[in-house]
Amino acid sequence: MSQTNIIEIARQSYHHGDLRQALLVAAKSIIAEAGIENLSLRKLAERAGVSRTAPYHHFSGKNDLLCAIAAQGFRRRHQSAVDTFDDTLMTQEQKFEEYICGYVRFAADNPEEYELMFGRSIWKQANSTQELRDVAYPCFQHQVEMVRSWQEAGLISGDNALRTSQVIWGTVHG
Amino acid sequence: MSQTNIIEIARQSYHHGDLRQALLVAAKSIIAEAGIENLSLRKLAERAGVSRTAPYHHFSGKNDLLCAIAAQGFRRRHQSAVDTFDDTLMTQEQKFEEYICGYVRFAADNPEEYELMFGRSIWKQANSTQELRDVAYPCFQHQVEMVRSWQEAGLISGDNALRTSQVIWGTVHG
DNA sequence: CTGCTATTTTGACACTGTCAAGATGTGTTG
DNA sequence: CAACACATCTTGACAGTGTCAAAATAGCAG
Repeated sequence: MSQTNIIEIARQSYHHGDLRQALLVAAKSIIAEAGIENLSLRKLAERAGVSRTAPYHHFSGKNDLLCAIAAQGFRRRHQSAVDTFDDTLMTQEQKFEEYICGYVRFAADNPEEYELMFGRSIWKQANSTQELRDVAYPCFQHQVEMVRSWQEAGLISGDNALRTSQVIWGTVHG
Repeated sequence: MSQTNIIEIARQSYHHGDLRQALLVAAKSIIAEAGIENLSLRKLAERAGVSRTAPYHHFSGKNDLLCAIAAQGFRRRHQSAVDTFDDTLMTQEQKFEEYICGYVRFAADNPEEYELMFGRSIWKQANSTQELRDVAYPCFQHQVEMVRSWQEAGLISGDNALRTSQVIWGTVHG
């Protein structure tokens, strides 16, 4: 049983080891296979090898779980953007291309996770977790910075960096 | 009871009159109030004054219902676009502005219905009904036509109408 | 070892979508 | 007008869902 493997590997310190992480991994796997709307906490718990309500001691609810997954995605995305931005070996143009391509690649490779991050479900109402907002906001903030830098390099036109960022944002998502 | 009113008004020919239409109206009302994810067939049936499974004789399932609502939205949107396009009193520029504004206005006034029409839930997999596709496709087709016409009028740049349509589409949705 | 706390499980509840079978009204045919 | 066929609606049922409360368990501090 592959489930048992996961448990065994992680079972080192506490009851399960790090259930929270295991749940996030399993959840992303389910999402990638079956889509967001086919992710249920019960099937997730089953796959992680724990009982139905175990996840509730690591996430306050389903929404919280989804927010955590999205936050992880934003962190990864942000890290990758920062890396290429700070790369001293690339030209501004290469960075720009890499940034856009990275975005598209991510969306193409993980369509479901992508939809989760930018879909309405997580963001509407009071659904968004504080953590998610704390992670996602700098992500966009950093993009604005990069756009401004590209504008100064004359790579793209426009004088309002924020506005341009929004347009790029919208265009990429469309 | 307002429910009773609806029933009475519609109860003319058959058991309910035109339940299908009543359901669509009630569903849109619920969606506008509480969002798509808070629409349940049961609450919908209750609001329409019928039993839980009555809708199943007019829609094959929840997905079918959502598709029907979206199709209605596309029809309305398409009609409105055709009207302004065929209006002989407007300049091309006015038509363009009216088209874009109409879009934005619609999205701002009915955010939930808008999300339903352009969200993933209806379109992914084999979820989309034949009817929905038959309605939505001409809707986009017509937009391409209009874009081509605007390009010929020199109102917007670009030579590939379809490609430009897609960009506008994406930008508006972003 | 004893007790405390973090973690997990069992049981339960309300809610959902959907199907099968029965009841009821409506139009048509003899 | 009566009887039938059919569309329509209701009742009952089932599997799944998210979530809470209470009980059980495992790990660690004393």
